[in-house]
Amino acid sequence: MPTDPDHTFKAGKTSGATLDDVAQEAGVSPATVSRCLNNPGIVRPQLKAKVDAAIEKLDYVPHGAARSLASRRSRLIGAIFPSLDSTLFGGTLEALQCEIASAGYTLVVASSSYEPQQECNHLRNMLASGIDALMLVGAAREASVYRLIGQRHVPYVLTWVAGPDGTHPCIGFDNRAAAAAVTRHLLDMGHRRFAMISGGTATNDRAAARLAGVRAALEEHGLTLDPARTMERPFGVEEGRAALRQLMAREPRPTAVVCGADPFAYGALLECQSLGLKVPDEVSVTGFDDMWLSASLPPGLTTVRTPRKQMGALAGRYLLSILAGKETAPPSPLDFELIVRGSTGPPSR
Amino acid sequence: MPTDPDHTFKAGKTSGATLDDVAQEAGVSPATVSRCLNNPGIVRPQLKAKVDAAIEKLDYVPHGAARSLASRRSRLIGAIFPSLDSTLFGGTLEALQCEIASAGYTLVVASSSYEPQQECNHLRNMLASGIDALMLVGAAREASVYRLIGQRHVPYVLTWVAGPDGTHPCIGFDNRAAAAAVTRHLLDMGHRRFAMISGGTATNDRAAARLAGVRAALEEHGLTLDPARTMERPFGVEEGRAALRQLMAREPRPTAVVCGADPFAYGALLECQSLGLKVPDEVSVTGFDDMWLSASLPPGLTTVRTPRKQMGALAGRYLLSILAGKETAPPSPLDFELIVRGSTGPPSR
DNA sequence: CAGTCTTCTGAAAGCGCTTTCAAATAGCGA
DNA sequence: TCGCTATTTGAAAGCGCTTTCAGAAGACTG
Repeated sequence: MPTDPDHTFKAGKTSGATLDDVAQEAGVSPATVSRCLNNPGIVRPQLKAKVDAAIEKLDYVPHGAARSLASRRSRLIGAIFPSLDSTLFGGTLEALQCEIASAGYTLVVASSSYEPQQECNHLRNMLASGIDALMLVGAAREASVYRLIGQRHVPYVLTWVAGPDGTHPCIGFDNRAAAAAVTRHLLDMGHRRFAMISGGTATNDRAAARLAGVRAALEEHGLTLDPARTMERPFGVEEGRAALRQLMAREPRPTAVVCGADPFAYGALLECQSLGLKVPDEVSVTGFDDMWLSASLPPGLTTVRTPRKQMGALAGRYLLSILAGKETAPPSPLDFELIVRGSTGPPSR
Repeated sequence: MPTDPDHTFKAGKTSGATLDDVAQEAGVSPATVSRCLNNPGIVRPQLKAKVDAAIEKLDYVPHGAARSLASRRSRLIGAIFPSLDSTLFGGTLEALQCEIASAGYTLVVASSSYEPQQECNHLRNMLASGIDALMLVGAAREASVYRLIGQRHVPYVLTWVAGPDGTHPCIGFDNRAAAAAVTRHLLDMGHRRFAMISGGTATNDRAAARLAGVRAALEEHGLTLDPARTMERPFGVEEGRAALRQLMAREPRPTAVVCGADPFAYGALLECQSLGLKVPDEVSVTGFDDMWLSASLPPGLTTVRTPRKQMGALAGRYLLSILAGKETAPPSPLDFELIVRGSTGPPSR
């Protein structure tokens, strides 16, 4: 009931008081009002009080665009995720937003749908919007994209990966090492016949690194991953289900199925249940990311816990620190954690 | 390798070419360049070609803040969700972003963590950033918030609810009716002893409406929801598990457990499995939202499919249409769909 | 070919704020 | 009390773009 009865939009209608109005109301110069807003410390308390009163009275809200134009800082930070429709990046997104909001920054977000071209388009849009800093997921992208960023002098950070070299500032963990760790866990239990359900490696360097990690760990034992037992699929429970069914249809069956993401593993677990395969007795299954059902889905999914929220928070803090002009050390890789649950055990034969 | 070798940030460094530079390069006036950008139709093709070439050559990117200031439109659309760390709103968010991006708008996003105060703060920030339009979730909030929006003449739309009256433009479905529909499905099968696991109703009008819907359907049969069998919990699988255990600990056991959200139902289903309770023979379970595991988790969850992506897309389209100055009819409620799966059946006793 | 009507283009005035620079005030010792 | 420095304040010049308004260039017509 407190709103405009009709929802028609009157474009161009003047919006609120300006800084000049506030200055007049308070009987000071616009410059002083500006200082009250941006650097309250340097204005005499008595004056500041008058200005505050005027702001309050006129219900003044600063005009962002005008501020940006004059100060050359937009207070906008951009983030491009491969997908927004997943809990995976949700945690990172939420933590990032929370972190930067506390410093007065606003988050601009977009989803690339795992398509490099879309990422590039969104990036251009964001640069045009004048973002002060940028968060991206993964490291693999065309050189031209990095060139674009570098050209505009926009500080940026890559997440979900650990910098392979020092080329880019990264806030993430070593996907390859993490995948190797789960694999070794299985190897240590005696598994020798492996299969993998992996995300698409073409435009997803995290998925590629995980696949590489599995291969590397196997090689340490002189084993290789049979290409026929390496299924590359779009992320999803049903995809995991179907992949597991295929894997199990072929003799000799693998005793361990390593999944590049938890949803695959959920599907695998559920399909095992359907097929009457005992986990972990007949087959061990591992996931990746420790998403919200991993602890609950029987028999409990052995997986890698990845620092989703932490990456968002730290990425935010890192960018803010650079924007504040502080000397900021390039961040070092974060830890992952192997979570062993009921879905893995020694092979029976 | 094509990037600045050191990641130090040089603030104040001049960024790229300006519109004036482009004008000079193309040998036309700045006004013409501006027109090429904003209204290419009205400039002679021959000139436009020259301008395009100049833009290309100088790698010109328009300065968003300057545009906003001069045109009084920021090309920014804001969205505040109760949470970003969930697939629930992820779909809506992604669809919204996709929709508005295609019209050249950029999405600004924030999470209120289900706290009204946070929502209000983020709203103020966004208004200061100059957003042209706004998307919110749910209708229940302080009158002052709506007043704030109305004052700035920012077009807005509420999602995940259907306007109870015509007070606000809403793009959503009738939560109450949807909950009533699942409940009637159970009633029709002969269930008479009900329990409910509900989200917090204090700051979540969707949860409140769902609870009300269940109550209303029961009342049609002269039944009431026992307060001792109405558990209000924060969303989550483990919460659902615990709630179900409590519900089943008390005789007489309910034959139907209605969950206000799918994660609760997942937990309930898993706990039934743990307890050795046969679903649906000993207890029927229903969810809400048809999230990604509902079809896969045995025995398949009977739930309500809610138009998550559609809401985002339509909300975007609605706002864009208003921003384009078109006469836009206030949207009408969307459909939900009852999805019957294996988790519901007639009560055994 | 002149006259009239369109269609395009350019000059210039801001949009609302920040920030330099110089002027004013306050603070302080002598 | 006066002079000098340290601190605040105000005037004014933009930030880079859009947009009005008027003028130039074409397109037609008679």
